[in-house]
Amino acid sequence: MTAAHNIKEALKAALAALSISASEVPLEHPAVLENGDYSTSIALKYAKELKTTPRALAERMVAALDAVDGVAKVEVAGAGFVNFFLTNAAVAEAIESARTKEWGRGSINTGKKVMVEYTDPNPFKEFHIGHLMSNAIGEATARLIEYSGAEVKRANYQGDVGPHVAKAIWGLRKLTLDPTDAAALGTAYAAGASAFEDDGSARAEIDAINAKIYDRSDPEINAVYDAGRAASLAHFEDIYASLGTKFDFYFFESETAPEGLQLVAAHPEIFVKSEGAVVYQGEKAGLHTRVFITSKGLPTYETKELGLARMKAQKWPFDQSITVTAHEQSGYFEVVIAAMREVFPDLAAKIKHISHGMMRLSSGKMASRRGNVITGESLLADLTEAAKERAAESRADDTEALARQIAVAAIKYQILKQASGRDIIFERDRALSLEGDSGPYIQYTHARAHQVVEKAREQKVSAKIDAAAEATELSRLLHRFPEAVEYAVRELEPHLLTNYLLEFASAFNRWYAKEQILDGTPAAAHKVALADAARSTLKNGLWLLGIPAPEKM
RNA sequence: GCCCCUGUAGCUUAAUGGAUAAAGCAGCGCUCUUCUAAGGCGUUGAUCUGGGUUCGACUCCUAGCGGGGGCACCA
Repeated sequence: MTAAHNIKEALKAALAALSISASEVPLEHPAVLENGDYSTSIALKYAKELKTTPRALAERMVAALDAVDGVAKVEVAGAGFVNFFLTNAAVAEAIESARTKEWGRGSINTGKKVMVEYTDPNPFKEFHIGHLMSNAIGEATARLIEYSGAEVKRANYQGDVGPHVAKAIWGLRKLTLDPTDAAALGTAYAAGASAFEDDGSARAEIDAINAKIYDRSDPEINAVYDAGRAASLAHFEDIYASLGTKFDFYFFESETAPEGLQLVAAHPEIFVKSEGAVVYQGEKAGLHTRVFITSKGLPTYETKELGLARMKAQKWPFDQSITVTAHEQSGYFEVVIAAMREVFPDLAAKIKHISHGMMRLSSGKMASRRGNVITGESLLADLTEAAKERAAESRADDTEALARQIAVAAIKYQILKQASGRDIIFERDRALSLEGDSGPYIQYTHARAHQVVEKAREQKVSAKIDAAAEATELSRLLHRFPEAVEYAVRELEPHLLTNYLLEFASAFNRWYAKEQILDGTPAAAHKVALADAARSTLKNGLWLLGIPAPEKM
């Protein structure tokens, strides 16, 4: 059993001995290691009730506490905290685990089946930095859940029908652009979108195209559509590959639309006629009304979402289906989930929406029809370019590949280091930074650890853990890794892991600067083991964030 | 107007109701004949405002003020 578990049990017993009935024993990591490896503030909570001071209660608790396996010292500190310090052997055990097991893997989701849907770009439109954000958060979320024992399937839902497609096709025809050229599609969409807003006859033409996309009655439009769709999807596939995402399932709005229409038609008591459209009256759930079928008889995104939910469940029966999108869709999702609760309550209970902030420019919101969109690939290309210079001076065998890995790390880290509820103000210079609190910093730390372990191997210095070796800042932080992973999983907040990883990397670099690992003494064996454990921690941590971990930089 | 998110150092962000609010960038000063200086060390600097709850509030409640998003045929 883990030290944390032992401490909790011992505390519960001590509290019972003092006849305090605490339903929960809070145990936390003190912010500074001087205050121990674990700490509880429970004495502060119950002192008043027992008409004593927190410190006095804490002293009594410590006196009533049995010896805990893995704990070397218990002390009362500050206002009445009880602090626990791990034994050197317990910390050494973590070093051992880090080197031999799937370090950090948990079991809180064992046996669960979870589908995670993310990225969700729209064919015929750009893959912009917002999609990059959804991808980074979704991929990290999927990996975290997977690492906690669940079976995870990655899903991508792409809008291959709808007004945006009609606008792009209208633009392709007007400007006689090549539909097989992915870059031309963005231009075509921008032209169609602005014409739709400014020009009445263009709007009518686009509406007509939209209807034909759904019913596929016009061979010429079908040809343009099929070519453009294929080009778009192939283009996206390259981006997923460079980001390290591999989807298990692809869903398309062209498939979810008929499915959704069927569901809406089958429930006239839930979806009612209003002003020529078919709507769901969200007011009964404290929300707002949303249109499911337009007055032209076409399904909206809402209807498609309904169809999607059923299709997902048919494709792969899951315990939970998580959809990752930007905040702007939160209100929409609440209404759709409220409707689902009426249509299929059992399934609705398994659907979860996670929203994240928006990727914003300092100049305001991005909009593809205004043309101030930063595409995902242009950003990655810029970052790769910026990383090339450093990569060229590195020890990497393939500097081009390294530059790309660094670029992915830089952008993903920037997204994953902050709480997901907040907007990210995108600033080019900061995204291009390869130093300090950045993805490449963690990668560099990992590469250093990897190389020193390699060198030890070459010099035939074998790793050997000295259970009596004094626990250090680095080894004590290392011990926390599995808990940091679990915390991030419970909260479904990758940035909690990012924070930990930064702190850990920083501790490693401090240690590395101060301590010569291969110093020719018998102490080297333990230090090599610690370096190897750090390497494994950084490697697994980066993997969980979806960031590549090159071995040489 | 209503609903959701959000306000921390000059800038970008952390902080599980808990101990001295933590980093990076920018600035200044050190540090490579030692396993990678994309590193390390030092230094200046912050909780939007008013009430409240609590032994204890950046965190919870409340009233303001500022920013973002959403609210019927877009996704």
